[in-house]
Amino acid sequence: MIPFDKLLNPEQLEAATAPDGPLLVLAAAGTGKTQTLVYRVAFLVEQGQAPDSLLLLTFTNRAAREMIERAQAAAGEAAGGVWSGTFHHICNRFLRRFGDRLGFRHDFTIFDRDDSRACIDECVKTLKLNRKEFPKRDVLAGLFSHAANRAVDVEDAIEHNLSALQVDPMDIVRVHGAYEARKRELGAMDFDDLLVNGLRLLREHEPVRQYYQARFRHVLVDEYQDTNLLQAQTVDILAAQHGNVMAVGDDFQCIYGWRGADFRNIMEFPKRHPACRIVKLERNYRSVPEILEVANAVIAGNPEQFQKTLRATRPARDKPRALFLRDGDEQARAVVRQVRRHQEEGFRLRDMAVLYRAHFHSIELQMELSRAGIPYVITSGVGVFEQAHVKDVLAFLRVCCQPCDRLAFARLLGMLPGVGEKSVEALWRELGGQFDSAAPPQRAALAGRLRPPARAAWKAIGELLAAYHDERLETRGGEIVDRFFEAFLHAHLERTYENAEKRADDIVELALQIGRSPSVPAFLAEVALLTNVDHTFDRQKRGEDADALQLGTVHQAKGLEWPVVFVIWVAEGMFPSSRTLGETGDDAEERRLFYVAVTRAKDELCLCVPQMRGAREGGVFYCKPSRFIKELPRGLLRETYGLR
DNA sequence: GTTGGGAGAATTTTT
DNA sequence: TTCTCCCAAC
Repeated sequence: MIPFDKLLNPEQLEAATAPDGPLLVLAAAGTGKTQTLVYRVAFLVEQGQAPDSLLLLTFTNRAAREMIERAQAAAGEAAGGVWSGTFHHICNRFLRRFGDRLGFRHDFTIFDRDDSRACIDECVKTLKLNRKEFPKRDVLAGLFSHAANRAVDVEDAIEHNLSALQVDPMDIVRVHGAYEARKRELGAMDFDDLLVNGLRLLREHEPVRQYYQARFRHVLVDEYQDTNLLQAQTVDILAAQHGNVMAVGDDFQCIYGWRGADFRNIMEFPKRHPACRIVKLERNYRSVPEILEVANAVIAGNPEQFQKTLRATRPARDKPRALFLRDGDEQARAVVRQVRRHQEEGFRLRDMAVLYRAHFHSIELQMELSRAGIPYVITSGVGVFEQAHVKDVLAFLRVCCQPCDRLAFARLLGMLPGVGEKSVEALWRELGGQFDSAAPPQRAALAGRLRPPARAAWKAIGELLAAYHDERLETRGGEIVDRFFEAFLHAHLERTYENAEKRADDIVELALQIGRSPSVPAFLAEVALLTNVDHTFDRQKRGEDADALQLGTVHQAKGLEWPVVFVIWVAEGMFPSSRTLGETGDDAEERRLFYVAVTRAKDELCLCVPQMRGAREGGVFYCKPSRFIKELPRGLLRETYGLR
C-alpha cells in the first residue's frame, strides 16, 4: 500500500484519491501538480485499474515520460502500460490504427512545418496566384492553422485576421482547397490534421468511438488550460462513457491562445461536467516567498480568472532583483557577471536559466557567453529534426520505406548534381507516381533515367536502398544512417556547408537516436512529433550534456524550474511583445506569460531591463521598462542600475 | 534546367 | 546577422 497521506498534502490527497466522476484540479504554479497526477495514476493502478485503461494526455512528450516514470517508481512497473503522450501523439496512434476509415493509409506521412510550407507554395504557384502582394506561405499556413484549431471556416479566419489585406478572400479559400486536396493526394497530414482527423474519427465512426470509450476508463489531462476546442471535445468524447475525466491546470498559465488554446475550456469545465468536484492547490513548494509575492502581484493585473493565491511554504530569502541596464550588450555582460557570482556561491550552471520572450532576444547574450567561455545549451527555435542536413537523412529513410512519399523522393534526388525541381517532377511522373525502393526494377528504372553525373552519384544511394531491403535493416536504423553518411552524405555536407563537421556530429546523434527506436518506420512516425524541448531534456537526463547554462523562451520553460532564473529584455515592445499588442491590444496573455517566467524560479530571480535597443542601420531607440515591472507595488524588488 | 551570386528584407511564441 | 528571393550564366 502506498502511504498517500504521508506523501501528499490534504488537497493533493483529495485529488489523487478522489472517487470516480469528473474532477477539476486548479493547480497554481509550483504546487505539486505533477506529484498529484503521478499519485492519481498510482492510486488508480493500486485500486486495480488496468494500466492500459488509463489515458494521460500531456503537453509535451517530456512531461508524459516523467510522470510515467514516477508513477512506476510509486506503483510498480505495470504503470508503464498507461497510454500517455501529447494530443498529437495519441491522435497519431488512433489514426495509424483506424485511419483507413477516413481513407488514409496506415503509413501516412506527417508534414512538418517545412513540408506544409513547401506544399502551400506549390499550391499558390499552381493556381497562378504568386503575385508579389499575395500573402506569403507563412501567413497562409498561420491562417489555415488558425481555422483548423478553432474549428471555423477559412473564410471566417480571413475575416478575423486579414480584413485589411487587399486580396480576394476567395483566392485564399482556393489555395486552402488545393492544399487540402494535395495532402490527400500525397496521403499526408499536417500537425493540425492529426487533431482534426483524430476527432473526426471518434465523431463519425461509432465502432471506433465505442472501442476507445470502452477502453479508457479514466482520462487524465495535464495543462488543461492550454487545450483548444478540438482537444477539449476529444477529451469529452473519450470520457463520455465512464465519465471519469480529470482536468488539471492553471488558468493563470494559459499561454497558447495564439494557437487556439481557450482558457474558457477550463473556466467552463464545471458547467460541462455539472457533477464535477473541484480541488484547488495553492501551497507553493517551489519558490521563496519574495518571488511568490512578485508572482501574485503580476497576475493581479488580470481580472476574470479563478481566484487563486500562491501561499509560500519556504523560508524567506532575498528579494528578486531588477537590473536596469543601458542596452543589450550591457545586459549580456551583467548576466555573465551574475552567473559567475552565483557559481561562486555554489550554484552549478545547470541550476540557472535565462528566459526571454523571443529567440532573437538572446543573440547578444550568446555572443557574450561564448566570449566569456561559459558553456550554454539553447533550446532553439529550429528543432533538431528540422535542420536541413538532418532532414536529408530523414528523406533517405523515408524513401527506404514509404513508396508514395513524393516529398522525400524530391529531397533525396535534389541532392544529386544537376537535378532540380523539374527533373524530379519528370522522374516521378515517369516512375508512375511512386517509387518503391524495395522493387529492383523500380530502382533500375530510376538509375536508368538519370543523366550521367547524377547517375554516378546515385550509385552509392541505390546500393544502400537495396541493402536496406535485402539485409532487413529496418530494425537497425543506426547502421543504415551510418552507412548513408559514409557513402554519400559526408561528401555532400562538405560540398554544401561551411560547418560540415558540426553538422556531421548531429548525424551521429541522429543515428544513436534511431537506434533507440524499435524500427525505422516507427521512428519516422514519431519524429515529426518530437520537439527540441523533449530532445534537450533527454540529453540532460542521459547525462550526455556537460554542466551548462540553460537558454530558452518562456514558452519552452513551461513546466520546468531552476534555482536561479534570469528574464532578459523585460522592456515594453519586447516583453510584452509589440507584435502581440498590435494585433489585439490585449495584454492579458503576455501577463500570464510573464507570470510563468517569474514562477520558474526557486531561489533567485533576476529581471533585466535594458533601456535602449539597437535599430536597423546602427540607430538606437529607447524602450521603457515593461509595464509588468511598473505595475508592481514598490518594494518587492531590489533595484540596481548599471553594471555592478 | 540548374546553380550560384548578390542584393534585400527581416526578426513571436509551437505540435 | 541570417534566410530568401530573383536574376544571370553555365
